[in-house]
Amino acid sequence: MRVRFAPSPTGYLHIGGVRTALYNYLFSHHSGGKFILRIEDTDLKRSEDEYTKIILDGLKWLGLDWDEGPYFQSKRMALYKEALNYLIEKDRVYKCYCTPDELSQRREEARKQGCPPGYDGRCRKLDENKIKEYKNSGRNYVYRIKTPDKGAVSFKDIVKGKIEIDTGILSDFVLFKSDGMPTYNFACAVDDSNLEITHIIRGDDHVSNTHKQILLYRALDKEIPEFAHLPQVHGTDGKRLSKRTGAVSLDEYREKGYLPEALRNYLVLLGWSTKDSQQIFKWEELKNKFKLTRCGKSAGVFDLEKLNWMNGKYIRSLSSAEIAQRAAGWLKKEGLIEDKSRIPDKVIEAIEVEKDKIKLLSEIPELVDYMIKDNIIYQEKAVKKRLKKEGVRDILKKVIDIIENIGDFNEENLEKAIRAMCEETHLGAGKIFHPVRVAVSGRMKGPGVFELLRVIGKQKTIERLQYALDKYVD
RNA sequence: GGCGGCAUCGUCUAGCCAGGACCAGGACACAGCCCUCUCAAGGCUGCGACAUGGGUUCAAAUCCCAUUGCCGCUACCA
Repeated sequence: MRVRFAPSPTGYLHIGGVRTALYNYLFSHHSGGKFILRIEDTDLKRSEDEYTKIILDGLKWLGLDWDEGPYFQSKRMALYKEALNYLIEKDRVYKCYCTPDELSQRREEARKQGCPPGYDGRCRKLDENKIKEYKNSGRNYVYRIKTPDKGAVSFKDIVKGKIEIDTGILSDFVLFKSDGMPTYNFACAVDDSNLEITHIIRGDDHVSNTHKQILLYRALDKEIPEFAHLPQVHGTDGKRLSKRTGAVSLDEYREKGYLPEALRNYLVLLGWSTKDSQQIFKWEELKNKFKLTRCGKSAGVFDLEKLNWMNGKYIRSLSSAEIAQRAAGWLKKEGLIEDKSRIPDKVIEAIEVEKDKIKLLSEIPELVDYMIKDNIIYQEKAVKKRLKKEGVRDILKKVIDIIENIGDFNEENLEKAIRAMCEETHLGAGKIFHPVRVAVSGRMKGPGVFELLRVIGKQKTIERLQYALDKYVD
C-alpha cells in the first residue's frame, strides 16, 4: 500500500493538514506500506522554498517521517506534458481560446438564469477559420478535457461510503493553464497514478474534485485508487479553522510548548476513535489500532481545552529531567539556565515540585523562576493577605529561629519542627504555612511549604524570611 | 442558484451497517464532595445529547421518506 501527503507550500503547515498527514502515516504504518511526501507547488506565485522547509520541519518534529520524497510538482513538468500528449493523441482534450473575462461573464449570466455555471464547451468544435482568427489576434489557450455528457461517476469512499454524481454537471475543466502549468486536478491525478498511490487519504473538501480526477484516470487509462475523505477540522464557530478562532499553524502549537506526542494523540481523536473510546495511546499502540474504517464522517471542532489537558497529562508522565530538557529553550530565554545541554539540579528540582501544574512547556519559567532566581517579586495581594496580619512577625521570627537551629535541612526535619511549633503555639497549620510561603516566594500559590523551602535552600530561605520581615511585616 | 456531504451531551465521541440488554456509555469542560498548608494532581458524585416531522415495526438513536440547519465544491487556487 502506498499513500501520500501532498501539501502546498503556502506559508505554514495547517493543523488540519497535520491531521491528514497523521492519518496517512498511521494507515501506512499499520499495514507496512509506504508514506510518500509530495509538495504541490504548481502555483508559482505563492510557492517558496522557505515554505517547504516549514512543512518538512513540522512533519519531522511530529515524528511523521516519510519513506519517499519529497517530490516537487514543479520539477515534474515532463510527466504532465507527457500525460497531456497522451490525451492529445487520443483526442480526449482540446484547446480553448476563451479569455478569463469572457468566461466569468458567461458564468455570471448562467447563474442568473439558474443554469449550471460550468464551461459550455464552445471551443470543442472550432472551425479552421475561427482558430486562425484567434491565433492571429494573439489569444492564449488552455487545454480542456472532453467530459462525457451522460452517465455517472461513482466511487466508494472508505469513510463516506458511495458517492455518485451525474457527469452531465461536470463541465470540460482545464488541464493545462495558459502559462503552461498544469492545474491542480491534472497534476494531482497524474502524480498519484505515476507514484502508484493506492489509497488517497485527504480532506473532504476534495470530494467533488474526486469525480474529475476519476475521469482523468479513465482518460489516461490508469487504474483508479481507493479514496478516503476525512471530515474537516472546524473552529469553535463551526466554520473551517481560521486564525480568528485559534491557532492554525503547527508552529504556533510548537512554540507554545505542546509536546508532539500530545498533539498527535489529540489530533488522532479528532475524527477517529476506538470502540471503547480510549483516550491516551502509546505511539506504537496507535499504529496498531488505527483503522480508516473507524473514522467519523462529520466535521470536528478543535477543542483547545482538551488539548491542554492532554498535554498536561503527557508532561506529567515524563521525568522532571526530561521535562527540563524539553523546556530548555524557554528556560534559556528567560535566563533560568545558561546552557541547554547542562541543566542544573536546582532547576530540575523546581520543576519536580511544580510538575502537576504544567500544561505548556512555555509556562514553566513563570512557574519556577522564583525558586531559581535571586530576586523575587512580592505580589501585592499576597503580602496584604498573608503578611500584613497580626502575629505574623512573631511567627516568622520563630520560624527563622527554628530553621537556624535545625539539623539537616530536609523536608522531614522541617515538617517535624514546624508542626511542633503549631502544637506549642496552638496555632493552626495554615496560620504558619501561609505567611512562610508568601515570605519566601512572594506568592500565595506553589508547592507544599516544606518542599518549597527545601528547593530554595536553607541560606536563601532565611534571607527571604528576614527580608519579608523587614520590608513587609508590620 | 446547482451539485455533493454531514447531523448523539457545550466540545471530541461510543452505539447505527447486522432494530430490543440504551430512561444512550466514555473523555474534555463545568459544579459539588473527598484528600489537603495554598494551587494543582488524584479519587468520587453530579449536570448534560439521539436536529424536526412523518412512516415501517410488537419494538427505532439504529431502517425509509421529507423538512431544517451546517459544511464543501461550483476558478486558467491548491
